[in-house]
Amino acid sequence: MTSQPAAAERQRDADRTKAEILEVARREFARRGYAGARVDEIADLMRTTKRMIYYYFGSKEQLYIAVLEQAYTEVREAERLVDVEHLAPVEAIRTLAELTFDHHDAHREFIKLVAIENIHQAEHIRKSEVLANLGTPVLDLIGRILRAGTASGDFVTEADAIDVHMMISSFCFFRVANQHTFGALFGRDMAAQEHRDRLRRMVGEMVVAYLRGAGSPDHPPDQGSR
Amino acid sequence: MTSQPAAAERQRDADRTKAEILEVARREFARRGYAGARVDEIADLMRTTKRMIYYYFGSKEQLYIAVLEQAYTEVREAERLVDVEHLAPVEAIRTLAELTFDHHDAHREFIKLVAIENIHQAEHIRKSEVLANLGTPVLDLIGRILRAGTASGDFVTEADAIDVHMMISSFCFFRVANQHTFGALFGRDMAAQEHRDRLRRMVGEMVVAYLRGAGSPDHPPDQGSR
DNA sequence: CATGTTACGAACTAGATAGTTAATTAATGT
DNA sequence: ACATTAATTAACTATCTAGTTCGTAACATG
Repeated sequence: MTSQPAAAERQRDADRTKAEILEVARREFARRGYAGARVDEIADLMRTTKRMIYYYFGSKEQLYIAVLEQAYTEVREAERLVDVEHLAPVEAIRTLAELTFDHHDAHREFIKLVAIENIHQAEHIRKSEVLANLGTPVLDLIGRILRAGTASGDFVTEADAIDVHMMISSFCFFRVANQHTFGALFGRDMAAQEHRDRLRRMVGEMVVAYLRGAGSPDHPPDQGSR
Repeated sequence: MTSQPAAAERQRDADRTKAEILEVARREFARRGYAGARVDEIADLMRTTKRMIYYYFGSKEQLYIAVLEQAYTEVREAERLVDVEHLAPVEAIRTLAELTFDHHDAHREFIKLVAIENIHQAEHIRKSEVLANLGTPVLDLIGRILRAGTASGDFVTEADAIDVHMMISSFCFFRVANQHTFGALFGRDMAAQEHRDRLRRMVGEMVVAYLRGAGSPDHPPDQGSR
């Protein structure tokens, strides 16, 4: 079909045009939300015309879904590179938490898209078949770490993989997604460099502490001195 | 000005109309986002006409800001009722976490508005003078609990009040705000009753565990057996 | 009860916005 | 060289949407 091995200087290049539309559209959707983004605006930010958007994607909604699909798959591929299996349970989960942190830090546009998609009750994600079972790999990993940690005695709290994933994600997500209202209300920019490292350590310590079971009433700390 | 002590059956009632507009507008903005909400739609959902929206609020944006102001202040007033001061540090912070959880659980429309506002980089909140220093009371409370806990030896981790607040909020916020994408990806509805109680306990234990310092590398658990 | 003011409704408008039509030019295969 | 298909452009349209105009009826006040 359209498969010349990248003859870089062609005047007409379906793949390139398509990619450029996706890129600009992603930026615009992330900036303004689904309803707030303008098809005309997206077109004006490229050398292509609006017609091409409809030529390749059919409608604003389908374009938006394509953007979501691309963003999600990109992000999951990045996650796959992580190897924490060789680490001891405590270090494994701490590292995973910190990597998740980095990940959220590095893909802010993606975070915004997720937030936007939640406002729309994930109706577009549900329309996409590509994005159905994209969550499982992380859960498998966490599951293995949890079992290893319980077996070694490092983890005391009986935890569910999904819950732990949620705990880590929530912290990382919130810091990026809610930086603006949080900043406006509490006068602190969580996303700023000066807080980054401390908060990064914090996620790791949080999960580890939780799994070690220091939170439950029947496991008081060892050096208690009341 | 317009101050009859609620003569319930008046045909014209500025306060009532204004209140109704705000109520419907809040629902619509929370549902569809700022750009997605339609002034006409808001009008059609009431017995009042669109004209009244402009009569009382001037513009779509000012209406939206009014909605935000109302939602935020309502929510902060609810928070003020909480009394955890008489509790011991560990129970105080755990209770605060669980109350924050309940609070998020009970005000989902508000959560959505916050999420929406973050997509717009909090530009509307910043335009409002009402919403400037609304965050402080919670921070004071957490600060006191932290100091008490450190003094009593219950808390080992040196933590900042804002960080702790963020940690609690992120968990509670995420569960509600991201329920849809999370559900779509991991097949679990975090907001459902069946997970509610477990996750509620989880926030409490998480904060307590973190503050007890079980997460840092130099504080291994007491019954360690590797 | 006359008069001014406040609250309200119906219909209108200018500009924006998603989506289209139809003609045109570049690449490709034969 | 030529016909076919894929990629692209420019101009157009129907509809939607925030915001307005203007008239009117209820209420308060002297």
